[in-house]
Amino acid sequence: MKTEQSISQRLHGNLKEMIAGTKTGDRLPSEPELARRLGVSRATLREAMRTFETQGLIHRRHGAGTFVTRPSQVIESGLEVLESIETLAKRIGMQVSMGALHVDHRLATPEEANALGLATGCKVLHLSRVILAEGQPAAYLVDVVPEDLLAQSDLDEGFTGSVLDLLLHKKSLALSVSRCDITATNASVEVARLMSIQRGDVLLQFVAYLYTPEGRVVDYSFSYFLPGYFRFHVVRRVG
Amino acid sequence: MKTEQSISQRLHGNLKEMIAGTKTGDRLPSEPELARRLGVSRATLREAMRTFETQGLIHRRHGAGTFVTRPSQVIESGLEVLESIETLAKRIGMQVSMGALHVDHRLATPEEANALGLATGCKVLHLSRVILAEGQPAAYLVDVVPEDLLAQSDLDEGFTGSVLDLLLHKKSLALSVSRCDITATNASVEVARLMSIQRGDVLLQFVAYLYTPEGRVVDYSFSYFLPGYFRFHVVRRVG
DNA sequence: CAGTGGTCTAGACCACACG
DNA sequence: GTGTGGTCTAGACCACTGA
Repeated sequence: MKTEQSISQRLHGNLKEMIAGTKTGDRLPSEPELARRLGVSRATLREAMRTFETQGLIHRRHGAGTFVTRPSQVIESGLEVLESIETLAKRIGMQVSMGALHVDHRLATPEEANALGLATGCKVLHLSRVILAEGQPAAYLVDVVPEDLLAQSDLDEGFTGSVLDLLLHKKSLALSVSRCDITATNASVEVARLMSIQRGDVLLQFVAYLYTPEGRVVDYSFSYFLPGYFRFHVVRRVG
Repeated sequence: MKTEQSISQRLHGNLKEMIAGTKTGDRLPSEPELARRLGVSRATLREAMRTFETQGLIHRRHGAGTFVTRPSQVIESGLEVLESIETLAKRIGMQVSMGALHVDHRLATPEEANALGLATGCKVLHLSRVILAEGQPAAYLVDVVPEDLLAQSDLDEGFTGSVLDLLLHKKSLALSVSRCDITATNASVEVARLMSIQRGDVLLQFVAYLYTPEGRVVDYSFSYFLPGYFRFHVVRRVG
């Protein structure tokens, strides 16, 4: 046997077993206790736990503990068609809810103004909210919309979490396509806090521009997805 | 002023300035020196450096130092059409080369056999290689192909890094589409070493199945992209 | 060989949750 | 208050590079 492994690799395996052997929803031992039991320092333990958090297998709650979560279903979607997460979830019969909605009227930043084709200083509506899948934070969505397109009254009439669905219901507005840039990123301090994950955790990120048939951008959005809860795919034709 | 910031946030800013003020290709001070100068511990410094490595702004070389790299051009591509990175790079006039090619004949794992629609125990060809953009590792690609489709002679006749281009040149083989799953992941120990990035660094990951018109899978591939070097996008029509 | 980044440790202190 | 996870430190040791 030449199974030399680094401490972190062995630890990864040990943790995987331990998580597998814990019932969904149960709490793991505390970090100092777990570190002692597995014979590693707390720093090393926490580093190893990151990947499991990314996969949605554990969920840490500051002050409360680390819990085993095990997403029972992934949200799967093709990227050819733009659909709201709510519509998508409903279609596949998955439980999704909205948490921590923040609505804000403010002046567009130069970047936002540029993206939306507005003059600097125009007012925009900022909408940010966390999407909970089976009660766990799974995505964080931010939409920036020109203020003249979406009034407060539109939101009061029942906002369920999807700006897209709201815009689709406005009969006066036609939508055509969305251009979506896809990348991977580390969770910033802010996003990490809102999704209650660790700063630096890996997230799939979409930056999207929603167009009218005339070519006007009516929604500029950032979406952050915890990889374990989603599976996005695209069919590519051979060039 | 109520600009309270955590140490890590302040550090992030300091580092950003320092990198911006360093010429491309130059070496940064050593980690102990940098940590002392910025008034933080080495662990905190290294954590803060991760994001810059992800963005392709710095490049660490074990035993040699940390260098400022600054990718002069990103590789941008739509996902509707499948193109090899080499073809893509050539089209936009970017310098791309191949490093660390590994070719291996082996028995298909159960997972690979399943993906390729083979019986367990069939032989497959494993091809893995690193893609260098401007001399820096930017992507790591792994292709698994049934052995009857790609002989050693095909490779000897000049393999430039793209399995897709190789398959396209086989007149006996027709290709139709590729199904591509997109996710974000942490660099494993192996991938991190090959791309000379840190274990745990964030990568964009594609898992793809290449089909013939008859529906046979002829290539099962994993691709890992360092976010700073690539920009992938897709146009989504409104449902 | 000296100097660099890669890994790991032990421990401190803080912020938050829950009874 | 007690116990949890979140952050940060100082330092050790190893593996690698390059003169």
